[in-house]
Amino acid sequence: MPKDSAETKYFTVDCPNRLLFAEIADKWSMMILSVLDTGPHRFNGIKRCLEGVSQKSLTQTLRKLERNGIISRTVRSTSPVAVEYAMTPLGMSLLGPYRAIYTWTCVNLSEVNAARLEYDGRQT
Amino acid sequence: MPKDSAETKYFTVDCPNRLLFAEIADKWSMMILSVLDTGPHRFNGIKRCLEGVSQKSLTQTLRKLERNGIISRTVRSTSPVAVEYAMTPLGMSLLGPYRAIYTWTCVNLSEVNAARLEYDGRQT
DNA sequence: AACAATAGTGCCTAATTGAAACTAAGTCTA
DNA sequence: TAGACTTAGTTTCAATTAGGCACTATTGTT
Repeated sequence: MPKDSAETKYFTVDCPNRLLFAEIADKWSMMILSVLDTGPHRFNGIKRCLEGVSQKSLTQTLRKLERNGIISRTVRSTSPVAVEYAMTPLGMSLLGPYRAIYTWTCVNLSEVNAARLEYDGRQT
Repeated sequence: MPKDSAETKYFTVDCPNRLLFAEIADKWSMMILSVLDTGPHRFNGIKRCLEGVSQKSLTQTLRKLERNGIISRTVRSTSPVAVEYAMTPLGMSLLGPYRAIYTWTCVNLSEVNAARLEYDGRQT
C-alpha cells in the first residue's frame, strides 16, 4: 500500500508544455532569438554572432524554430543565394518572457557567483 | 579584408550570461523549480513528480541548483535520513521569469501546433 | 582558371544522458 | 534474527546526442 497515493505527478513524459519547453528553452534557440531580435539575419551572419556553433547545430536549431513558427526562412534568388531568417509575430511574443530570464541572469549573476564560492568552500 | 569588420559577436563562449543561462534553463531545472514552488520536497518526492528522471540526473541537477544558490539542501537526522530541498529567496526570484515562459507555452501551444502542421505539410 | 562566399549535408568521434544495478544505514515484519 | 523495505544517493555501462571536419554545389571575383 503506498503511503501517499494522492501524490500528484506534475510532469508526465508526454506533457505538451514540457515538450514545447524543451524545444524553445535550449542553449542555441535563445541565443538565435536574441540575435534576430536586432533584425533579420542570414545563415552565416547568425553563425558569426554565435561563437562556437557548428553549421550542423545551427541548421538543426533554425529548422526547429522554423517548424514551431517562431522564425521565418526566406530564400532570395540573388547572386549567391541568400537565405534570410527573421522573427515571426509568434517569435516576437516569446521575446518578452525570454528577456525576463536574460535580465534575471544579469541582475543576479553576482549573487549566483557568491553562492558558488560559498558552496565550493564547503566541499573542502 | 572582411566585408563587415564591425559585425558584433553577441555571444562569446565565455559570456557569463550564456553560461548561467545554460545552468538554469535546462529541461530538469525548470521542472524541479516548479515542483519546489509548491513547497519543500524530499529527494524521492521530487522524483515521483518528474516522470522519467533517473536518480543520477536528479542528483546532478539538484547539486547544480544548490551550487548556484537557487535551492537549499537540508539533511534531517530522522529514522531513514531525510533530505529536504527547498527554494531559496534567489530561487524564488527566478520563478517570475520562469512562469512567463511557462505561461507562454500554455497560451501559444495551439499556434505552435498549427505552425508545425503547416511546416510538415510543406515538406511533402 | 583558381579562389572566396553563399547555405547547407554527411560521416565519425567525443561528450552527455539515462537505465539498471549496487551501496549503506536504519526500520519493520514474521 | 533473517529478510525485505525505506531512505538518498553512487557506479557502471550502453545509447543517444552534439560537435568537428570535410565535402557539395552554385555564383562572383581576380
